[in-house]
Amino acid sequence: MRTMNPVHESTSCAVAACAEIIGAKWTALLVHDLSEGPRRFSELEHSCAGISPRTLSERLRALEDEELVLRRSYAESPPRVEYELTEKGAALLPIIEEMRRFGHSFLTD
Amino acid sequence: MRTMNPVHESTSCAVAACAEIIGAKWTALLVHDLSEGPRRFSELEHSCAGISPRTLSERLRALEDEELVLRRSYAESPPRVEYELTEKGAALLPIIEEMRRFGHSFLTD
DNA sequence: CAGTATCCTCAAAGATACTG
DNA sequence: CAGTATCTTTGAGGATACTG
Repeated sequence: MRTMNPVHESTSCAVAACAEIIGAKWTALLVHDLSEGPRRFSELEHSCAGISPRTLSERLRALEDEELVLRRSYAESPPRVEYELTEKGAALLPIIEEMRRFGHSFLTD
Repeated sequence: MRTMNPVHESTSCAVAACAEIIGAKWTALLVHDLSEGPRRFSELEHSCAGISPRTLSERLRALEDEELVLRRSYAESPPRVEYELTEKGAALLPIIEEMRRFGHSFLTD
């Protein structure tokens, strides 16, 4: 019988925790977009074709709360806000890259 | 202005396609479990503590339909069924591994 | 531009009971 | 054991209109 050891337990936790973050709709795409540099709200709105402002806002705030994304606001007129990945957030990129790799071969096979 | 070129377009598609698969609840965990070898329905039910049989069944069938998991049924009594990753499914493992890595440091920081 | 405020829908997933 | 059948719920996310 396979016993449930602590190592396996924490491994599952780690995978589950990450899944909760990356699993939310649009998040992987968003992180991928931000990997190319700082982006404005409207730019993200366009690259994630179909996302509603409500959802985009919510997703960005969640990433901000988790300190994966930094919101930079400039006091200009018209207002300019830019979002960028933090170092912590950039740690997600190897996952995105593997997802891209998998997705590509999944779609082309 | 950043133009939307075909390369970026297909890249987004690839990430999105993968996100759709791996983003479903329990799926990442399931694939992770199956990476350790063939597993029976009841084993998966236990390692994914909290999953309902309805959901587990649905998730396995989806993975089967995508040819990421193979269902092997043995004509015994009591009936025995085992699920295992296909080669195509094993291609998801680098993602899971990166997720585990990220999740671990995310949780311990 | 960068969001918020509201309202609404629908599908994902849980709970539970049952069966070949 | 390995599921299916039902029923129900919740909340994620869409649509739209509005604002500092």
